[in-house]
Amino acid sequence: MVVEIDLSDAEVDRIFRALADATRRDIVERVLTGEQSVSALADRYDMSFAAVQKHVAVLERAGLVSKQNRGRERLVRGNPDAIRRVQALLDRYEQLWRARIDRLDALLAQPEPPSPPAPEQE
Amino acid sequence: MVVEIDLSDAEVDRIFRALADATRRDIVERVLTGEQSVSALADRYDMSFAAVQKHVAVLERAGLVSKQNRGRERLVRGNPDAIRRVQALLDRYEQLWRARIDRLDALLAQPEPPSPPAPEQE
DNA sequence: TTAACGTACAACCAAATGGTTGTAGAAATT
DNA sequence: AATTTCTACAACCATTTGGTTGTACGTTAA
Repeated sequence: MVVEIDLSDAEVDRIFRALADATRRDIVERVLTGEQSVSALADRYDMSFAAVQKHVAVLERAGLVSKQNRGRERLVRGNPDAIRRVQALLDRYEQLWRARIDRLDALLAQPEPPSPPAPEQE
Repeated sequence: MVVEIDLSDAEVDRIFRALADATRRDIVERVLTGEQSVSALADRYDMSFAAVQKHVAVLERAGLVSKQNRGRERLVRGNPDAIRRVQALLDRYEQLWRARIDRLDALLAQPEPPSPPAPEQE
């Protein structure tokens, strides 16, 4: 599956920063499994409702979750597309790494360095 | 390829936090492509040497890069294994999402809810 | 030997983060 | 109508973050 990556630095900053907190990662897991109200989420953690509310806001600003109004509740649900975009970013790092390995392999396979000094140790 | 994930919350925190900065992500890209000294990296960015040094330290604490001494230089190189571990973490989120979809599909495919709730989904 | 280079680290600072409590309003319940 | 529930948001606080400058020390070059 190909995922378009068109994210600004600031957006990527927000996504990674949002994931850099265990409570927020747990919230993401929960709401990917099924949408939940903010207070239902808050019951799960040993902190104030307002604190959980802030965590949800961080996730929302990062695009990792979205909220939907139902009566007086705000149902929080996960956004799997955002997850896929982060995966695509990390895939890029893997590709860079593999490209490097490929280049080193090519150097080893071709033992004919041009006249200027042969730098065969990296 | 299967990657073992055995990371504490604090470790995952450090990894995501380390990636939540554009300069640090750029450093990771560069050193995955080829190892570089700290001062060679510092030349690339519009900030002090000490600032880049701190960024490298953050990446090192997260296990995303490592340093090797060569004379007076410290060569920074990327750790592709750490990248794979983060990918494995995100794969888990995807799996949760897919499991949810599967459950919803199962509910729709079976329009006969028996009176005492059938616990066939764990 | 002296000078320049690469690094480490401390001290400092402004801004952001992650928590709290308190107040207020809209929706549901009694 | 009165009360409870769910949410929003402001104000505050301690700690962390991301930058700076300055000093010191080992290594390389002149």
